[in-house]
Amino acid sequence: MAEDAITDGTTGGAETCCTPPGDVDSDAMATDLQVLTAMGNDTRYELLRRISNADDGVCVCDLEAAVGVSQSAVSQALSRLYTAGLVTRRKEGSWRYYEPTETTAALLETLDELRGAHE
Amino acid sequence: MAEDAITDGTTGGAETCCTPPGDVDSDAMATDLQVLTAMGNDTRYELLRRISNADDGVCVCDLEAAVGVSQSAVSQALSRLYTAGLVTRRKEGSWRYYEPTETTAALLETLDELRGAHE
DNA sequence: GAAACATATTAGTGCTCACTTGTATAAGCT
DNA sequence: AGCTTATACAAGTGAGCACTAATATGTTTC
Repeated sequence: MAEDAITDGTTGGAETCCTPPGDVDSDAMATDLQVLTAMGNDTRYELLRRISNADDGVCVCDLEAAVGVSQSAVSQALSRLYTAGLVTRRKEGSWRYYEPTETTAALLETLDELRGAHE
Repeated sequence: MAEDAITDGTTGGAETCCTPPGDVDSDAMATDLQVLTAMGNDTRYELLRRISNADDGVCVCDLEAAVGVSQSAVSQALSRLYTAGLVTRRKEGSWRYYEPTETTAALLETLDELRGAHE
């Protein structure tokens, strides 16, 4: 069922209003959606911003106080960000430090540019 | 292009495990979240991709068949994308043509680059 | 080993959201 | 005028999600 639009496109006489669009790469879609849905949430977005603003990696204990949800919620949010490839985490003693990945940096920068330079 | 980087009002004598992060610009956060949540959905993402792939603007009638949800759902999705500033729409006769905005183009391009860049 | 701290995991729950169905508006066609 | 097509809007509903609370795991210090 890869090829479509063969059935009645030419002979049926049904005039289409515009060019039918091509398919979407489903692998890319899955990857992008994981990133977008991970970022597209108040708590996780703010965590990402705070992690990105700090130069040296942020631990959960600080983030917890900042975003106003429970420790458990912060942990879950960070876990999700990690799974989506938006943060790295390193363990140091009993603390865990989170740092932004290139994906996070690039997307936040793009968003910043778009906000700053609207036409 | 230095960021605002509001200094937090932490009155600290307490020892923390790392540097406390600064605050997040809530205006920027609201704007970015509207964009991210609008893109972060299967149907809307695919609509955006299809709209972006077409050179000349796409009308709802074609999109409807492509994404596999009802006409009403497509209309609602496009409305949301429009509200979020991700597409423009122009009316031509009884059809409506949607085209990507700069925001959409920039974000999809960033996502493409990120996917292609790492191993 | 026990207690205190730091983070993760599990279970349960209210709320949001994306969909479907039905209806409304508006433009072409006969 | 009616009929058909193209899109939008409104109401209702099921599923997923983000939270809290409780518990578990791991680390440091006594």
